[in-house]
Amino acid sequence: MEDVARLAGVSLKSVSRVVNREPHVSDALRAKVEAAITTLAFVPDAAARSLAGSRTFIVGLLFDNPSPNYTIKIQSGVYRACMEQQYHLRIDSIDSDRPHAQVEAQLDAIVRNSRCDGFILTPPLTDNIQVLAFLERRSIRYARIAPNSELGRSACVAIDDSAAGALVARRLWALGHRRLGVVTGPPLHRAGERRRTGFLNALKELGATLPVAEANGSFAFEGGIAAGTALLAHEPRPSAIFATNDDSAAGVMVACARAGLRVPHDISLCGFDDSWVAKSVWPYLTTIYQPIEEMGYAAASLLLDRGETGDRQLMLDFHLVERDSLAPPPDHPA
Amino acid sequence: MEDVARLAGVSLKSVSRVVNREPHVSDALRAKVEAAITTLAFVPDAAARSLAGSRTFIVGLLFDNPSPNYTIKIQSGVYRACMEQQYHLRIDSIDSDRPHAQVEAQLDAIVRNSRCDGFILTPPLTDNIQVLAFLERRSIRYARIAPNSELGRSACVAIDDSAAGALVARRLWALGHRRLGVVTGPPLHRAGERRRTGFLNALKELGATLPVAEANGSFAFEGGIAAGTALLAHEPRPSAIFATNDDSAAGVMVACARAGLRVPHDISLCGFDDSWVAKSVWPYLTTIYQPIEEMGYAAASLLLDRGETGDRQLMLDFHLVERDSLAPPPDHPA
DNA sequence: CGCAGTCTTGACAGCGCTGACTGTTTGATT
DNA sequence: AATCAAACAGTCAGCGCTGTCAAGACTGCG
Repeated sequence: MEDVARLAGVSLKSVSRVVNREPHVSDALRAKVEAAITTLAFVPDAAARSLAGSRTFIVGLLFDNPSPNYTIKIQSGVYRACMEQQYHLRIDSIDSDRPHAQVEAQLDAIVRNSRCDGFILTPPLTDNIQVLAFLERRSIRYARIAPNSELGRSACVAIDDSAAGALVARRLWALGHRRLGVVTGPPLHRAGERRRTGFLNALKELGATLPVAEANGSFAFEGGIAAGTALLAHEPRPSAIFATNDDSAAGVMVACARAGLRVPHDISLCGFDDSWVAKSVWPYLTTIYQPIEEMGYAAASLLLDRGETGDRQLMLDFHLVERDSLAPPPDHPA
Repeated sequence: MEDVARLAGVSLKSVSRVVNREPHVSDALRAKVEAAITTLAFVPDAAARSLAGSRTFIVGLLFDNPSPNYTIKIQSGVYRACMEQQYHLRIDSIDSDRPHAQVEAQLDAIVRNSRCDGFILTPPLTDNIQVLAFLERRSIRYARIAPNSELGRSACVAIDDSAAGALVARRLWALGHRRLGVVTGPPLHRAGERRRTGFLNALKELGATLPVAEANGSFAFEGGIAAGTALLAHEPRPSAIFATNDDSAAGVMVACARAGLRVPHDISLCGFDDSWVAKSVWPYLTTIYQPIEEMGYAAASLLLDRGETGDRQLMLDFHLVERDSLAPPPDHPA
């Protein structure tokens, strides 16, 4: 930095101001400094910056998610935002199934260790009240991805899971399906819960009379197999199943294959996420696309936005990706 | 740290020595300091440590991998090792398909920015000579995962891909398969190349006469569909296909389904990696298990091992995971 | 024209540690 | 008992920045 200051003929502090985009810097000075920075290919030292200043230039991504596909997409979005803002990314995984004291201890260790400027929470951490309270007690900024409740409590990014569930319901209904099944996610995963209730409520509005069969798939492939098997044994057997994430939908597909049922001829299946799995099964899975990578990006941007125009909420778009796993029910051809 | 020193009644430097496990510290002093550290829940400040010292306590994970499953497993292994050694993990992705000048520019930015103590390279970066040369020029430590050549050049972790390929060949041969096909990976992915040659050579030794059909699957699901389709059109049609990674094997499975061929009744299929996909297809994929998470862990451990007993090579075990995608050929029942 | 207020720049201490060095004790050896 | 090396403990500068404060250069206004 000294070299830059010398070359530009200004003080160290002025270089610092330019680097940090502080106000009250004349255009002439800024230009000089920026030129010097470019010719010397100067990169500020992160360690010194965080030691001297109040920021650490690190954002932490906290996750506790069973799905690697989801995780990696979020991660890449967050990473992209961090790079743009010259921040670094630290990743930690939390096992929030344990008693809260343990979770808090782990959180405490992470916070003390990494001194992140802020954290990004992914589901199901997003709705863990105790985690939120912990962070707030320490007045640590955080942004949440896909929260279910208290949207105003922090910056957060989400899609309208309930509306998406309803969309699936309407589509299935329009195809003629009347006997429906749902594969739910982990009980603590509130976004999954919203998908389910959105689906159920829409069905009710549509005038559905038969009760909807439900089984827990834990958002995992193996769980999906079990849930699918259970649903197929249900009387009357559903003619269409909505799995609230793709991983479990893939499991349901296996259950169907085992039961000798062809998708979509004998049974229709709709997933959620449009993750990589949706196109690694045959037939390709019709599913709800949610912009996961974008959500990561948006969450990090919100977190890092120094503008601080109050904590903001972002609703991102979703849509139904029609592929090959939906058809009219066999007993009710279109 | 000052508080710790005061409480223990020693100098700052002594605390530093204990924290860094430096030699020449008496047991009594160490005990006192450790007690003080515990009661005060002292955590050294990473920024100050790296500013003052020569280490940054950060290891960088560089990847350029099409497979999220692979990536996330490596990452979690590396992460585990880092935690154990009180290191932090930084992740960067590199697009090594671009001209080398660009790759080098990106690398340079990463190196300058993060000042990592060392890097872990995953395939195909592992065998990118120019990347290795770059790192060496800067005398930056690195460890490689699954390198194909110059094993002695750095610390590295691998499995014997060639032997694994041979294992698949022998298994398929033993089942009675004589018309074989291979789905290859990206040409630059040398580990994939070894799997292929190991497979081919073993077949030759076994006395195979028919040429083996080959098609490139780019280690991706879509690529696997294309490669599978090509292979199935081949005359004579293979009775067994070896896909050199699971993602492309899943693609081949789709190609089979489209062609109306049942796995394993009509055609056998073997994957490689035992990734998450292997159990998200139906039937479950028989595949080679490679300890990916372990490889990440081992690579990081090697990198961080201050013991410096010379650069070391680690060969990890692999084995065939028999699931449901292998059977004797239809025209040659067991 | 003078004065308060604002914008722009610089001087300097110090963030929390470690590396290099100095001093002091211990134990082994002659 | 004298000598010396090895083991142990401490002092202090300074890593590369940023926050604080203050000074100088303007501006507008009565």
